[in-house]
Amino acid sequence: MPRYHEIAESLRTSIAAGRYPRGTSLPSERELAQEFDVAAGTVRQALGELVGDGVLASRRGARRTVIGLPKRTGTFEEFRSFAQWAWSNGRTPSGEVVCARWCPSSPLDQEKLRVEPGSQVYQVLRLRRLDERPVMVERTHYTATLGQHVQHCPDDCASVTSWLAGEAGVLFSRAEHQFSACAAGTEDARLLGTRRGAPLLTHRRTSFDGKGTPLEWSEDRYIAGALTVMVDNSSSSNVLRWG
Amino acid sequence: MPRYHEIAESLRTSIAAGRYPRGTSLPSERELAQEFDVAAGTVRQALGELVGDGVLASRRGARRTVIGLPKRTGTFEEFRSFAQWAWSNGRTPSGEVVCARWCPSSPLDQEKLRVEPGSQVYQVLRLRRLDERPVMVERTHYTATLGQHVQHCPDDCASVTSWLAGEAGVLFSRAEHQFSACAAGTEDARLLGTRRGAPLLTHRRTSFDGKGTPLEWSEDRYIAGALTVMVDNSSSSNVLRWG
DNA sequence: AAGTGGTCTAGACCACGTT
DNA sequence: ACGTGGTCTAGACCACTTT
Repeated sequence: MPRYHEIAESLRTSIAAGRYPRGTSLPSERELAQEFDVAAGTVRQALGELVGDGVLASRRGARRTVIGLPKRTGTFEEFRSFAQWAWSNGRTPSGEVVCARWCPSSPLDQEKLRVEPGSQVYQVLRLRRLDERPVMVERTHYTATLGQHVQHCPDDCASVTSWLAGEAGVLFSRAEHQFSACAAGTEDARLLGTRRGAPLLTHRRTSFDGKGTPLEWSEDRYIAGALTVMVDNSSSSNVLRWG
Repeated sequence: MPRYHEIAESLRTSIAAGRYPRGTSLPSERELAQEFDVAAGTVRQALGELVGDGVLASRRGARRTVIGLPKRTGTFEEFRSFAQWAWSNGRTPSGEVVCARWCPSSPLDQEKLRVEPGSQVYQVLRLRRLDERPVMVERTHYTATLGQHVQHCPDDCASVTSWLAGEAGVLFSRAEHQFSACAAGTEDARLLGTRRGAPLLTHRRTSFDGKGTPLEWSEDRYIAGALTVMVDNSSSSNVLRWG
């Protein structure tokens, strides 16, 4: 564990303990460097981490200001995978495949997955539950390569992500997300147990591997209130959480 | 403009021009330092900026990989202010105050704005339009100090943010956002011209000054499709845009 | 005027990937 | 074995805030 991270953690603890209350100033870089017995650059890197997490604000010429108690920031996988999000919130995810099939790629598939016209994609419609209650309908389109693996995934698999990692060594490293609202269609309403036209939060998602190649894209529709997307935003940081 | 930012911009341009195609590797830090005639640390800072913006991926031991074409990432103010978002998207924002009044602070106000029980807050209900079309209902609660200024703001003011900056020198520096979905209430439906129960995207927002003091909080309700929140997320970066 | 963070330099050693 | 990025050091000068 790098020294600068230890220092950042130590400062987080001090802030949580009330040594540096919200709104007050931290000691200067030079003072902290003495206190921790490291070079100024190392303290600087620690402070950079805290600024990036939205814990501190930084203005040239003035000491750094304490913004607030450190909040738990979600990991990349918690933000991408329904099951990992649920587990990390102390809920029990489950799911079932409603429908799965191979189709010729649509123009939208070709754009999102960067595949050739005429290639096949594997479409899966899943109903997702939290503690047995239906909360989300997921329509995912996989590239042919990934579909080969996914089609052998058990229908009641709670986490396709974990299954893919274990079975095929597939690791996601980046994702693009879009959030909007829509009205429940007939199929959505039937699966989720809402009336047709009920408000849903839509989550469109494209996931990529380490080299930036798209592996899947999906449209998820959540019952209103089941998912809240949270962003802490300043000119120097964007912290994401969801609950 | 710092040198490291110039270097980052230059690399962005090179990537856009196809000199470093998506999926390929960038030259090493040392090579780039020679090319730009700066110290390695300066190149490092430039590359850090690009990694933070999701343009590059970085793994120890391997050269940095080009993830994708540089995307325009929204500024903090574009993300916080309806008018600035609209303008930066080439749209014309307008707005009108439907109702404004002083009220005793509710428990929710006291929590969000960190004010004492018994203090007053200034509530404003606005209808917001894009190119004359109603798209959003905004219910904002201002602290007493800020309310003193806002109550003199013209009713048809397009950007309260700009007005506050010019008139009272108020600058926002951080904001917390929450997104979810809800059904249009009677008042929402009347103002937005939708049916009651129509799906809306809700945006709850609390804005802070440079010292972390809350200045206002708001609940904005958008017609479905009028606003899309976009997040590009990996373990090393969270890029936000909205359209 | 003094202090602070922002930028930049010029080195060093190490863990890890690539070959 | 070698090259690469990650970490760390020890300085320097400047723009800006605070007093």
